[in-house]
Amino acid sequence: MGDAALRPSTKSARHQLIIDLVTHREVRSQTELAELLAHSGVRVTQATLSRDLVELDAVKVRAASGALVYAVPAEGGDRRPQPPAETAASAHRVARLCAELLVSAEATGNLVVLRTPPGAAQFLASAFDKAEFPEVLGTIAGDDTVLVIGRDPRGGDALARRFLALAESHPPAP
Amino acid sequence: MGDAALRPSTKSARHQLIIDLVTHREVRSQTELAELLAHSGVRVTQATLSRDLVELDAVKVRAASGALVYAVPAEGGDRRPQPPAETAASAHRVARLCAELLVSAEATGNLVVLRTPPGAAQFLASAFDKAEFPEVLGTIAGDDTVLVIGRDPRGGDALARRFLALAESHPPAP
DNA sequence: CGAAGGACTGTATAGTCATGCACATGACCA
DNA sequence: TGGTCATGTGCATGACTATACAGTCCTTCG
Repeated sequence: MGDAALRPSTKSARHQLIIDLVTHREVRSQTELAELLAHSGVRVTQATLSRDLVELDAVKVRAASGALVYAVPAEGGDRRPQPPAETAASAHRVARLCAELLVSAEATGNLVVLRTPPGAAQFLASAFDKAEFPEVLGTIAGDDTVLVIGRDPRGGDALARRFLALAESHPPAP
Repeated sequence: MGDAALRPSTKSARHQLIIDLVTHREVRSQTELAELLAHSGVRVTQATLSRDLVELDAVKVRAASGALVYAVPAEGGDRRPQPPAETAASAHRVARLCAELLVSAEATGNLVVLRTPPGAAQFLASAFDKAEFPEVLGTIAGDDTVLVIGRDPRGGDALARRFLALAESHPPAP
């Protein structure tokens, strides 16, 4: 199919062709783009394409394959949020859960604020409750934050350090 | 200055830190990212970051300078990836949301309890998180209640007043 | 136990991209 | 005419990214 339209050898014609190419195919590199252009009778080097893509405000987005491919600001990649849902684990493995879900720990007074990946706070807090630490009065969880209320008015700092130690005592695993 | 929270050396924690960094700064390369992480006490190689960024679905978008910088797609929502955002915008957003959703604010010690219409607490808390008030350690939301934990052990009252002022600074949204 | 399997990471390297430099062309002007 | 810019390009190379491979450290299972 000889579908190659006649094109002037101008920069803007080349730009338009680049836009066509990246919106219809998954172009992963400038070298690949140069080959596609050559196939349309436009011969330029990778260096020129590097400059062209800057002028076109081109970006690299994730294709379905996971590879970074070029796109121009009319196009977009596919969105795909991935909540870190977890399978069940036995209650006595809080340490392993910490390793997986504990992002940071900070304390004030008798309180410890734990950060987790989005959506994981309830899960982590539930594990804490089941573990029944004697020095913990209770926990409250939001979306990515767990509040641990300590029994000792000044024990927050120690608790925070202990939780971090728990996380580090085990490597993260499913 | 020294606002770095204690972090375990886990992959999840590193991922969260990466997200923080790329959303606040213009990170142009994985090497640069490695240096920023090292500054936070996290030491990994470029190769590991390459893998991390794939898992995070990170993309490279044009910053104002024209350079390609890293960005991660917003969690849950399907917004298009954006260059590092300005927090002024999110502060404005918080004010507008407060006007719409904040029913009452009460404080004890460093804690502030906000009441919202049923079901709105998570939403409001999420906005607070994005606004990143430096004097706020974190937020926890239930169904119609948001708990804001302040950094200053006695700053709860001031925070509560500030939130109420925010709500009144904006008329109820259209 | 010990073997098998999986998750995670560093090393080394191949693949990819950005850019300093040089050169060519054309517009403009004294 | 000749000089000076501005623009556009290729070449060469340094900077950056992805990946094959191997090693470590767990967990699981016979």
